[in-house]
Amino acid sequence: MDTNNDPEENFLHAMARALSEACPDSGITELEMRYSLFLPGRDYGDVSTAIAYRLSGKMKKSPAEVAETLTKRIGTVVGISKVTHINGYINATFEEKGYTALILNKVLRSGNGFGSSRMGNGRKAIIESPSVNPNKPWHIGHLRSALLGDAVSNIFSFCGYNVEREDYIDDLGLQMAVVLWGSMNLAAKPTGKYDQFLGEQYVEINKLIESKKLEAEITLLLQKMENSASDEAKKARKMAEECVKAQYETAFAYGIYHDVMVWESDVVRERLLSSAIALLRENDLARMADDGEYKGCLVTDVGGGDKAKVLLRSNGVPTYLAKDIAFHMWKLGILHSNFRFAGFIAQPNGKEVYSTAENGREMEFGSAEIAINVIGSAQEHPQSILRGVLNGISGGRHGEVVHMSYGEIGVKGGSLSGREGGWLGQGRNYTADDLLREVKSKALEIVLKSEKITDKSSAEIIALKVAIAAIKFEFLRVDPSKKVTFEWERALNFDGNSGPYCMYTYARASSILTRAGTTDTALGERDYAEITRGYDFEIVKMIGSAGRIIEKACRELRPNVIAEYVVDLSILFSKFYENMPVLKGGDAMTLRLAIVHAVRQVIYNMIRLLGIEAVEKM
RNA sequence: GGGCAUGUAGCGUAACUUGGAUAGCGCAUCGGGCUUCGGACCCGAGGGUUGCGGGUUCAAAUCCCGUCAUGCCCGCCA
Repeated sequence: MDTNNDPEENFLHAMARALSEACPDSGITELEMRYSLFLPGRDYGDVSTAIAYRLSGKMKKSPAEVAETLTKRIGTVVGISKVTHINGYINATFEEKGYTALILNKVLRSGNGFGSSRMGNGRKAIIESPSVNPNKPWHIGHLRSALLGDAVSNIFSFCGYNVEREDYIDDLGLQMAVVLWGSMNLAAKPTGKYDQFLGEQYVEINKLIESKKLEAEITLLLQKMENSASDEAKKARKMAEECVKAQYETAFAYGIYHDVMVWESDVVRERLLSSAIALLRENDLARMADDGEYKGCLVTDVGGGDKAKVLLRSNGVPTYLAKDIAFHMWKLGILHSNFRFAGFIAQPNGKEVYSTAENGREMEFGSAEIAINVIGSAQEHPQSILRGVLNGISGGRHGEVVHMSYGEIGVKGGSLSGREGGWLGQGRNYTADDLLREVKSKALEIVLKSEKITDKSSAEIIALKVAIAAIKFEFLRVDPSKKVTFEWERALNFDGNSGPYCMYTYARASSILTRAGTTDTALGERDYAEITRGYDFEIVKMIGSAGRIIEKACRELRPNVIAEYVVDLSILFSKFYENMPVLKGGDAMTLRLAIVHAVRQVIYNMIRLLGIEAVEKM
C-alpha cells in the first residue's frame, strides 16, 4: 500500500535504474541495494547509501566520481526534494510536506492497526510458554518466559499469523513426585496460595531427601504415576491442577492468557508415542542399540554430537526427549492424536483456556506451520536434537520448530533454583507475585502524589497498570538472549528508559488532545504546509518506520526492538513537547495536533504488543 | 576436552544477522530549567583504546582467525 508514494522506495528504484544504466554488470542486487540504505547524520539528509564505494573498482573511478555519475542519472524522484553526493556518499532528502501527509494520514486511517502487516499470511503459529512445573509459584525466571511468550504472540498476531498460545504442563516429572510424597507423608496442611505452599514444601522435602535417603521411595511413586489409572496418578493430577490454577492467578494478574494447555499425562495416555516411534523407525531416525552402553535401548543419532540419545530405555520406559518428539509431531500436524479438550479456567479476558482432558471433546488445536518454544538457553542442546529429528521426518514438507532461547535470570547471590529455594528471599521472594506486589506499592506511592488522580479507587487501578508496565518493560527491553541479574532497585525505578515513562508520554499526549477537544474525525486528510525541519518532522519520520520495526521484532523474535523504539519515540516527543507548543501553535496547531494524535496512537499500538496498557491519566 | 551463548563509560543497555560519516539511550554524578499544553519531564557537562591480539577492507563494535573471562550444555534426569 502506498509504495509508489513512499520516498524511500522511490529513491531505491531510481537508484537501481541509475545503477543498471551506469554499470550494467555491477552484480549488485536490489536487495543488497536496499540493505545499503542507512539513516545518515542529521545534516546529510533522510536516507543515504555508500554504494558508490563498492562500484569504485568495477567502474574504475573514484567513489566520489561514481556517486556523482549516479546522482546525475537519478534525476528527479517523487517524494524526494533533492539528491546530493559528498565524499562518495549519496544522500536523499524527503519532500517533507508530502511525506508528513503520507504518514499522518495513514495513522489516521489505520488507527489501532497502524504498523500491522500481512507477513504471516494467516499461517498458524503455536507459541509455547512458560511451561512451568506444577509444583511451585512462578518466579521471575518463569515470568521472563511468560512475558516473552506473550509479547511474541502479540507481535506474531499483529504481523498476520494465526497464533495459538499453548502451555505445556509436566505433571509426571520428578518434581511432581516429590510434592506428591510430601502430601502423603508430611503433616503440613496447605495454607495461603497453593503454588507458594507447594514450592516451599518442595524445598523442605529436598532437604529431607538428602538427609534421609528418600530417592528410592520417590522413584517408586514416579513409576506409579506413569499409570494413569493409579491412585497416585489421580492424586498427582489433582494436585497439579490445583497448582496450575494458582499459577494462573498470577498469569491473570499480569494479563497473560492462553488458548490451550497440554498435560504430559495426557500425552502419555493418548499413546502418541508409539506412532511417533514407528514414524522415526520408518525414516531411519531411530535404531535399536545392540551393544555398547545403550544396549537394549532405542536411540537416535540425530542432532550432531558423537553420542546417541536414548529414546526408549532398556526397560522400555520412554525418555523426556521421546515424549517431546511425539508432542511436537502433534504440534506440526505430522501425527494426529485423539486428544480431548475441556475448559479449564475462565480467564478475565473472557476466553476459556482449554486443557487436554480424559473426558472432553475433540477440538481444533495443534497442526501449526511453526512451533515456537520459549525456553531457557540451558535447553539449547535438547531443542536442537528435537529440531533435527523433526526435520528428518518432515523433510521440509511440514512446519518448523523454533527454539526461542532466552538467557536465564539470576539474582545477586546466585541462581533461582527451585530445589534449593534460591527463589525465596527475605521479606519478599523472587516470585512474580511478590514482584508485582512490591512494584505496585511503589507505583501507588507515586500515583497518589499525582494531581491528576483524585480518587483513591482509580489510583489503585492506575498503580496496578503502571506496575505491570514497569515490570514488563524492564523484562522485555533487553535482548532475550542476554542473561540478566535481577535487582530490586532497578525494578522499582520508573525513571527514564522505562514503561511508565512511555505511559506518561501517552498520558501527556492524551491530555493535549482532550484540551483541544480533538477527535480522530476532526483531523481530516489535509496538507501539512507548516511542517518544519525540527522535532516535528523527526517524529513524522520515526512514525514512518514503525511498521519496519514491528516486522523486525517478529522476524528476529526480539520484542526488545519495540521497547527501544517506544522509548526513543517518547524521548523525541518530550523534546517536541518542550519546544513546540501545540495549543498555542498558531497556524501550526492543526499539524501539531495531528502529530500528537499520531504519537499517541503509535505508543498505544506498540506498548500493547508488549502487553502494556496505556492510561489517559496517571 | 567438545559445543553454544555473552563481553560496549561506575551500572544497565542499543547498533552486530545486511561493514559506512561524530558508537545512540537510560541510571548514577555535576550544573541549569516550572506565573507558559502534566516535573514520572526537559536543557547542558563530564565519563568509551566496543575484553585482548592479529587479519580482510577505501572503511570494522559489526566479517574472519586466534586468545582471555563468565555462564550454560554434553545422563538409560526432566
